[in-house]
Amino acid sequence: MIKCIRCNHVHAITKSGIVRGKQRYYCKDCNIYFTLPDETTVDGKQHKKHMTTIVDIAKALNISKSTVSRALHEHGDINPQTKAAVLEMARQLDYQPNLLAKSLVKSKSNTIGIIVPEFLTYFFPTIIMGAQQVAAAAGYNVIICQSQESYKTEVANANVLLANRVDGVLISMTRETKKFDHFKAFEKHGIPVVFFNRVCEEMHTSKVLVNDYEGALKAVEHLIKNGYRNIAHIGGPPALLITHNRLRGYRDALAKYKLPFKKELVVHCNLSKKDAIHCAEQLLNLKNRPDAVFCVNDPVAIQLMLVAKKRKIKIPSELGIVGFSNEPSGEVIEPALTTVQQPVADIGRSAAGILLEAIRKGEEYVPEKKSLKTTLIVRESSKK
Amino acid sequence: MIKCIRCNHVHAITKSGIVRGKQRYYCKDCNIYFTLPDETTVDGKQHKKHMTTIVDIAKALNISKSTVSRALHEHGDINPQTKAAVLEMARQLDYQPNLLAKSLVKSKSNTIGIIVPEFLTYFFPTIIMGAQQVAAAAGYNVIICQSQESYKTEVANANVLLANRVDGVLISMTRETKKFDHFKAFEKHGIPVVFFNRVCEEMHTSKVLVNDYEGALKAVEHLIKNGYRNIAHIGGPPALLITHNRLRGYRDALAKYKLPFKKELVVHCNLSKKDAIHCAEQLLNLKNRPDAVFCVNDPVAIQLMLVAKKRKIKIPSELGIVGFSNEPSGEVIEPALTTVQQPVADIGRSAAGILLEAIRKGEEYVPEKKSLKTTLIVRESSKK
DNA sequence: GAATCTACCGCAAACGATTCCGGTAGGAAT
DNA sequence: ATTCCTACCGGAATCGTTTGCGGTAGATTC
Repeated sequence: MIKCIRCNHVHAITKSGIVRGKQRYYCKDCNIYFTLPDETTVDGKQHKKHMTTIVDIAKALNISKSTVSRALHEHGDINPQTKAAVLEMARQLDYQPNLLAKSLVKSKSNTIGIIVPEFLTYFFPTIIMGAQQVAAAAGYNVIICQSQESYKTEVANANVLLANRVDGVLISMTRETKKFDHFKAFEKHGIPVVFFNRVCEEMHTSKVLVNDYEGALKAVEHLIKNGYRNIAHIGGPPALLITHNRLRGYRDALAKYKLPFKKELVVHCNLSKKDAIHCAEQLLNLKNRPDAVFCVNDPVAIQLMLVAKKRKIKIPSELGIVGFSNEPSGEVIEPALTTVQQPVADIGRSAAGILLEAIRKGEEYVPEKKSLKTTLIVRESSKK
Repeated sequence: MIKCIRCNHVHAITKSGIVRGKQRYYCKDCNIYFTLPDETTVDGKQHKKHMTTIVDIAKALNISKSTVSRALHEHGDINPQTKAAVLEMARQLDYQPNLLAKSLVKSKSNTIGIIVPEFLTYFFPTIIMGAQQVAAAAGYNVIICQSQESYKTEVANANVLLANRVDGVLISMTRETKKFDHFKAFEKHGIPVVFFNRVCEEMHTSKVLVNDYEGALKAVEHLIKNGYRNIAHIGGPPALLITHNRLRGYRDALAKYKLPFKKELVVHCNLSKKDAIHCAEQLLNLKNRPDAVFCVNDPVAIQLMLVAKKRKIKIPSELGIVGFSNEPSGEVIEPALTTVQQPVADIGRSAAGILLEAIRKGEEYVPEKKSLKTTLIVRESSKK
């Protein structure tokens, strides 16, 4: 017979529906509804590998968890002996603080997010490594997202970071990003953002980039000084700022030495291998073939070199080539590639440093724009 | 005059010490201690950019937060209209669930950790990319740690991941790791671990690696078939399993073709550029100079090639070279480097896949060992 | 027309920390 | 002998969720 869980009576019990598969009863005397507890769970020492919490420590020491928490941190209101005992017990029980809980109450996750377009070249991994180094040193974790050059995934990435309540975000945009609401969402919630490399001009946040203009200028100037006169340029996608800055450097270098700017000597490449080859062929097919090319980056320069070699064009005597970014391959190819070196890891370090600063300062932080210096590395491919 | 906060009386108040910089009072009538509230905070509309929570939605709709939570998920006990209203309001208020809170109550962080020794070559970034792809597809975040080939940082990394309550861990060990307590800590708490590439033989967990033995065998066999007879090997650090397996492949290939194994033709390299050059010189200085070298990886092979070129040794006629790992540089160097391709991204994908499976299955998961196939990529450096 | 069922909804207890403040010995000052 | 102070400790609220289960209106059944 069914007994009421309160009065233990047997009369006055009526059924009252089935809820979630279990029969429910109603006791008229107590005016209470109830279902019978599952008794069949025999024992079920499932126990779920328990991680020790401050409550465990508190119980073991017969003190309150507030005291444990105080002992575990810098806090005045704690007896040194108590503190020592807590520390010792924490060690014994192998206590690992639950950062999730801590983050929740402090509303600070000690995590920063990074959104990069890709992950394949050595460029972004190196930046991430740099950023991760300074973040780790400050006790921050890093969540990395790849937008895969897709606006939609970039938006999804931003939401993931938002949901994870990151304290700050490092972003290098997709080449197709034209709306920025997903970035502005960070600002709205007071989450600082630092752009690097592919920056968003519309947003009033900190930015870290290399001095592309100056790098390009130096590169082209170097070609001119080496006697090249009909210098072409394979640029990047028009949507990117680096494309404009490097192109500007190219133009200004020509202007500086009173060389004419010829429209047909500038082509734009979407940075894929296939398109790089296409651009290379386009230039080499010109009636008035260029005697040197400044490329927007090393992979493009290398493809150009391969195409030129296939056509038996002598490098550097008939064609000088300068790349940008100093990828490892450029060092081993023959002739070795002259290139503009960017302080890649420094970009990550700088960006992360600025971001941490912004997190620390909160409201009164003022965005800054940092421009890192480039270095021209002269190798064989540009010595006429 | 000071009034008691309870009875509002003025008499019967005595001072009772200073606590945290503020005067404390005691009311004898009420037997109560109190400090005066800070009144000076004028207004303080600091407000901290609030993120909307389910409580906000609940209030706006005048329902309980449990209902909101149910509406936001698959749950039977919810009126479709209520659900629609909640969803709409969530959209309006731009609700982003707080994953930290969710993780706390579910004791599941939806985050996996990755520990890699470094981050500079294209190898680990590519693996991470692969792992991150499948993790992201399953709604998991990734926390990446670099041990920098140091045992101590590796231990610290493990603690960070533990503290962040990751649901699972992907590990490629340091070359100096000889104790495994920090890994066993994961097991102790029921956190699954999958090793990849540099695996830990002592632990009974899943492992993903490429079939180094078979790759090496194929590589050396290829050299033999191309007419090389005095084949040397630059191996990796003895502590790594890949070193042994590749060496074993080398030996067995020789044995298969009844070629003698000569101890002096095997040297071990710690994989640094400097040591690679040193090893290369050591081999090329031998009286009985090898006519081919199978190298433990491409960077080493490339250094060897550069040293050989410097000595005007003709490749591949006088010296055949085969690398391992198919790095981009090997493709552009001249002569192009024959190498053993590993399915790098697949390592990451496989490892992450296995890990997610382990997380899903929990207790009843049985570790597996996965061996991925390699492919020999024949280029110029090995055609006598 | 009383008993039962269906379909919801809300309350409150977790999860594991931090932190404000009240409480209380025991000694020092008056 | 009161008062006051110092040095601690504990209680309870809070962070934003999830979830078990009790509560209830209205329809259905006998």
